[in-house]
Amino acid sequence: MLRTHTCGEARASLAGKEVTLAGWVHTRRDHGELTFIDLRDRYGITQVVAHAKENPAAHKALGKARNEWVLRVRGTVRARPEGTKNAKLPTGEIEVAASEIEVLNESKTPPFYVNEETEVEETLRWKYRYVDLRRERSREIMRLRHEVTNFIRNFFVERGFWEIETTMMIRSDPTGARDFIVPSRYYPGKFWALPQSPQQLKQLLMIGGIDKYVQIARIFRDEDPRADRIYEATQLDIEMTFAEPGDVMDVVEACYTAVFERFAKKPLRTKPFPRMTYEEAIRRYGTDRPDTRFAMELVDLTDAVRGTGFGVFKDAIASGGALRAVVVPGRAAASRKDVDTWTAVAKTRGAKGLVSFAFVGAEVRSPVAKFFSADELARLRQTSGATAGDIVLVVADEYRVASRSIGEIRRQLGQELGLVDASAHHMMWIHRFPMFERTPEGTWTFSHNPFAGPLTADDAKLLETDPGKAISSQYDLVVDGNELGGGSIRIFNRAMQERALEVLGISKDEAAVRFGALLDALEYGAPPEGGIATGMDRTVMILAGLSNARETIAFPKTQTGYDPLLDAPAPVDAKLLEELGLRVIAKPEKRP
RNA sequence: GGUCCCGUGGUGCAGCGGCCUAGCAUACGUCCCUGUCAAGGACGAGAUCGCCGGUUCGAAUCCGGUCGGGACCGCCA
Repeated sequence: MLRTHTCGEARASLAGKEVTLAGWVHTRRDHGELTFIDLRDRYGITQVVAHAKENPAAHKALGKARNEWVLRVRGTVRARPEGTKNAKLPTGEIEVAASEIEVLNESKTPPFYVNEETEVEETLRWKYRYVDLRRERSREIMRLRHEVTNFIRNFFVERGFWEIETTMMIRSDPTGARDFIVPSRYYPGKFWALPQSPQQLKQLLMIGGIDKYVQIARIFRDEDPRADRIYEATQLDIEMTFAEPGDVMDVVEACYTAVFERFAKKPLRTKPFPRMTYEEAIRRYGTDRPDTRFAMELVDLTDAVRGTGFGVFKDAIASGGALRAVVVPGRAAASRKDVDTWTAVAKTRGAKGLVSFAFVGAEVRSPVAKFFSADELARLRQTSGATAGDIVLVVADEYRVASRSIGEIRRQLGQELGLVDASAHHMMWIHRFPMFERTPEGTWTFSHNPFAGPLTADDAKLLETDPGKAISSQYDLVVDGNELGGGSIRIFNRAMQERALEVLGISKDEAAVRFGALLDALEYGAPPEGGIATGMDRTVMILAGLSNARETIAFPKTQTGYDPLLDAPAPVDAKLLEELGLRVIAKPEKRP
């Protein structure tokens, strides 16, 4: 090695020893005849000093050096003179008196500060990510991610899970997200797809008798990225043979409890994780990933105003819908604009509108107050639990639409009004999901994935008779209102799998083409098995208290998938296209 | 596909019809300086305000378009 020690390990105990350090110039303080530099590497910062009279050559070299130059420094560790120690640095007791400076490399002036925590525009950071990674904040996120990943991998390996890498080039399937595809040279016009998850492969591993599998797997989804969603994500993927839902939940809960207790900045307030049914989550919070760090639970006003003459409510109730509401404390004075904003939020979740009732003293203020009797208004107030100064927001619609709309308003207001207890993490399980949900078009879609099995034998029977009532074995892991992941016990019987796909509108013949390998495998002694996948990017993001998953990966892309560092995507050589049997018909986007 | 926000020396911000010959901090360059640690001091260089067009006597500032970035909706089994 070009060094004997790192820049983070020199201590008073090394005083008098000669050391050689290598690193980057973090800052330089030039006093004329006396020059200091802070030399930085991954491990820390060490002050290097040179005096013109004691060591003219080293002093001259330090005077010439600039930020981010790469230096190799030979010198003697010595205690700093009394009164000049720096309590802010772990190495602040000592300094290295340089005897020899070797410039390993110079650096242009960096495009942004390495030694300051200023916000810098992301595109610039990603373009110069190799400079950005030298910044303490970025480095510590990388360290956290490394440690969390390593911890989780060891956790499962120690419990008998085998880490197995699955292929990254699989068969494309129109179910789910848009695939990233890879053209094939031997089969022109045919493509592999990058996996959206190793779901079918891990099931095949279980059928193969692997018993317990774990993989920190890359997954790819070509859908518009968001703050917490990236193109190429990493998931913790596990699968266990002969497992029941509780077995998977127990081992994952043990893992995540340990991870949060070891790596989170805030205490985990929920131990053991509460297990809440999907039905209860929707009823109390209007979402299947509730943020339980604050109350303000939803209320149901359907019965309170049953029989009302007010058209909107009357029609909703008559068609089997519900009145779902939330009491916003102390916001009776909310402006028309506030209500409009809340209405817009409700509409993003499918509501057709929103009705408000503000309670000012004994008075009720509402744009629709005239449609209600005093009795009805009193019942509405009593049922909601609103007190003077509160405003009640109501959505009347099909039960789930109304619940989700109000739930989203609750979520946003919880943050805006500072109701959220941000001093702790709340982790929980949501389970007993319905196997299928109605699409707006009236057909069925699956709530987890098409391979999730029914929870009980009775639910299996419902698959044949009344699929909408069948409860799935699915369980979702939720933290602070974020979905971290989900899993299920899988269907392990061909006929049942075919039936489940049929409910989704996929015929036997079509299923045989799209899921042939899995369906065939189910006929060769497939065992009951199940597992889970959780998002590693989101896990690290939450542990680090970040609002953006791009920060957690080494080389991020922009919202349009552009990679400013590698300038990708990029055109490919015409010869390669020819070999692959491809012709480009779209004009490539021009980039500056 | 849609909605909203942003784009001003290297970086981060201010300026939002004339007072801008574009301000501040920091970085950068030269010089001074023996104990600093965000060192200090002096001097200096550096931007036609993302781009195109329009309104106006006059545009960084107003309007339209466009490009780029971000947040969100759709989408994400």
